[in-house]
Amino acid sequence: MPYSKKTLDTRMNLPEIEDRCKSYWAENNVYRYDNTRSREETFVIDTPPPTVSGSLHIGHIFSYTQTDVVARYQRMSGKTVFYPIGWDDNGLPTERRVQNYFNIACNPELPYEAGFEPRHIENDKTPRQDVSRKNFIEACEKLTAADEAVFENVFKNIGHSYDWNIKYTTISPEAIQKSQESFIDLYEKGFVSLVESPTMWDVTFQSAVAQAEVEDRETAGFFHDIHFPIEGSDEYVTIATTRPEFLPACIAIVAHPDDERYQKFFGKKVLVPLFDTPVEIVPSEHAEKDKGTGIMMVCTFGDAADVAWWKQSGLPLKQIVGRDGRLLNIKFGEGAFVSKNPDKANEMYQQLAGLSMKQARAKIVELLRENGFLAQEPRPIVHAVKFYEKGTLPLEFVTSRQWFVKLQDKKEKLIEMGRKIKWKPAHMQTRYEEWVKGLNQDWCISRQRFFGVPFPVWYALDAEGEPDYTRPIVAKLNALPVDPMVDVPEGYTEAKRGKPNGFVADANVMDTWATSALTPQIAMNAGKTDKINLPFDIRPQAHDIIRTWAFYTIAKALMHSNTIPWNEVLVSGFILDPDRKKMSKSKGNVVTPQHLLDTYGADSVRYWAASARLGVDTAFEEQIMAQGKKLVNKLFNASRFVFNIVENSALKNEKNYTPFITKPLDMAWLSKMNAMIKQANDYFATYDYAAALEVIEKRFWDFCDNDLEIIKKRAYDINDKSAAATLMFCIDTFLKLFAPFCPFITEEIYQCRPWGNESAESLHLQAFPKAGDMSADTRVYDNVSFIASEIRKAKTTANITQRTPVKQILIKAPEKELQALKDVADDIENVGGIVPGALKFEVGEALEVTNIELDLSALSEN
RNA sequence: GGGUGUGUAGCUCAGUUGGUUAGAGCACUACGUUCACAUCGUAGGGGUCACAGGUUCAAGUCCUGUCACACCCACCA
Repeated sequence: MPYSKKTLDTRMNLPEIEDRCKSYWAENNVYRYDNTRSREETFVIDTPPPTVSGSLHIGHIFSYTQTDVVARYQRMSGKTVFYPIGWDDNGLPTERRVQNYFNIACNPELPYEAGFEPRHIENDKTPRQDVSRKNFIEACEKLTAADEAVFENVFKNIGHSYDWNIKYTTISPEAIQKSQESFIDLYEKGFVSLVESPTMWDVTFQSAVAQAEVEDRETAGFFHDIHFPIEGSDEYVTIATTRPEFLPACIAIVAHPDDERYQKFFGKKVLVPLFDTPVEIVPSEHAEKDKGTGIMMVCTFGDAADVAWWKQSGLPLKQIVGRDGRLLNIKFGEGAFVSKNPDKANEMYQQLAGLSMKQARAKIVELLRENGFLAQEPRPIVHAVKFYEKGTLPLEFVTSRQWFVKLQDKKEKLIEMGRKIKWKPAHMQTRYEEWVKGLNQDWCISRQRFFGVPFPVWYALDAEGEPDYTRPIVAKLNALPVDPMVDVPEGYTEAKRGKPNGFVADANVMDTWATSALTPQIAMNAGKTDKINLPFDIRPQAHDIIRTWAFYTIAKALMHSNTIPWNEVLVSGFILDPDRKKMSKSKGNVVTPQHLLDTYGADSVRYWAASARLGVDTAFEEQIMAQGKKLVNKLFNASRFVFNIVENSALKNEKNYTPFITKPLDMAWLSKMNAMIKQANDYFATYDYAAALEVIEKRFWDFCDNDLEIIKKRAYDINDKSAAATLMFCIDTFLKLFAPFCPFITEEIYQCRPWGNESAESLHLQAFPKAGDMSADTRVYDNVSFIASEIRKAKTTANITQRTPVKQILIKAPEKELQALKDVADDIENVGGIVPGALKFEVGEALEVTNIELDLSALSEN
């Protein structure tokens, strides 16, 4: 399909141009990856799949466009580009959006309701409607499909050159399969295991909660100062705590090793008030001398620090909080709940069992007061407490069975892999390395959620109907993808589901990163290629997810195939608010990407994105898009001007114009271009597209402001083939140089050029200009530019129009440069408006323009 | 508290390995512009390169310290 336009309009109509380009590129598959070419001839990108949970942010446009510029450069430099696009649509963000959008909530207990149509509900004052798991998943699929169509449209409007045939979503059957394969591989290698472990738990929603959904809230509470008697002595220590209801779960008392007040107690035991549990006083850096009373209790689990401490202590777990947020009915004298006086302890605890945490706290304070353990009445404080962002009650730590990937034993390897990868900017590698060094937890990949990749796992039930968690039944590779809630493990029938001696599904889904960490593998699968393997060439991403996306992808590549996932990571910066804070959602929504595209045009928005360097956070500056629009306009007008000249030139039908560039000034001009082309390529080689744009743009404005003025009159002479050929070369070259940045306007102009325009090929498949071996002396060019600027300056200083003729002028120059200037006297006369015979030359020490006399009478005649 | 950056003109940012008089765009001022382009052109004003020391013939650039800001992490008895 040829381009639908052959000549430029007199006025530029950007929306029309963009529409023409979009359909032309799509019809001709311009950006299609060619899977017949070798890996060496392919540039492979691991595109970040944006989270589909609402609208695209201008930050997306910013960083994704930077990658597109790189991709377009590589394509024009002769490579086929493997440039996939994906949507990250599984996981919590999607569930949350669906809950709010349709005002529904998933209740796995409910049966499926066929024909249920979720509807968008504007205000969510009404209570949420509970729907079955399957209905909920269908609602997720419905909304993500709609959101993805919107995203796709914006990305096409901005001219990103993805191969839309290589499109994937992280909830697709193919992605689920890859993700489950990954799980099974890690399971078979012994890297993943089922561990009973405390996790943050929302008692209202009855679900584990991910770190990302947690927020701190300043909450009013009380400090309780409690006497803990030392076993076998009259002494006691006073402990300040905000959570006295955790006394029954106390496992240790800690103080700082250097704290002289408590050193004498280390190794001794206290008896926990009310429950008479002997608990050791141990030194620990975890305690701080000047906080509270300097000595604290560790319980399972009052907060995250308790969890960390418990894990390294090896002490038994005392779980007292149930999943409903009420105190469990435990018995002292049994298991971990040791007591010197079990009967008394049980009498006390009986008054607490079944109460909510808040009720239990009030009750235990009462008991402590009655029994004389309160050192003083509770003191009110305000402190930060962790909440689930949608929850109303504080998060509790509840132990549950979760799948963990062992990473802590692979730190060295992970660091080594990080060093094999080139990070741009380089300091991002330090960030990665510091993160790996500080790693103190394994990776919990299971979530008690619904819209995600299910674990391909079932558990056998014993005669009592209790699951055997020690020997999970893992799906066979050839059966993937599986949904264990629907599919049946080998050797069982559906009738045995949930029955004694039958089986039960693992109801968890995977953390979304467990799937995103496989984007290279998922993309390769979507691209149906056997030419590509890890490592890819580049991974573009932002710096906030080095510790997640980059890290997990490196970890998975290491565990699966002992390789790095990509050779280089290109880290983009953030768009900041004018107050230099990370741009907030409210701001981002006011300035939507589509609004900017409509206001400035895609090329101008791209210009803005490409002006920023990698890894540098930039304040949002709309002015730069206006600047981009000027450039686009200038490209259009300068091209139109040159096309007019060429139309009237004897060169019009010459396909190869370069041999006609013969005049010294034109040769020098070309040499200037050549130097710039070399610079631009050098910058691109290190992904410094912004610096490349800068040198190209600078030369282009010089071309318009000076060069065109110098050559103007001469170019109107149809016999001056050198002038016309030079202009053809320059326009042709600039279009290709600007093509990665401004693909729309350059394509339109290129397709409408009056020479060599028979083929229907896109500009974006032409060769990016490479520096030739041209090395003409550019001094004559510089000298003429200088003379032109001196004459302009003289006229400006005299406050008269640039059209004023010069009736006398003397140019002095060193002897060896003088002849070259005499050779181009016509050009000098043309650009300066010098009347015939007025231009004089003289040998001088340096180039100098003197004795300028302007013909003011010419002006007054008007 | 740990880590990583940033601090250059009114604003947004360049400034490569130290090397003339520190740059660009926008904004501002003046002048100009029928002949590709007012989405234009020419010229101009504007900087103690956060601060303090140091190395050097020479520091925006290298070293040390201080301050301010941002991001990530940890802490919050």
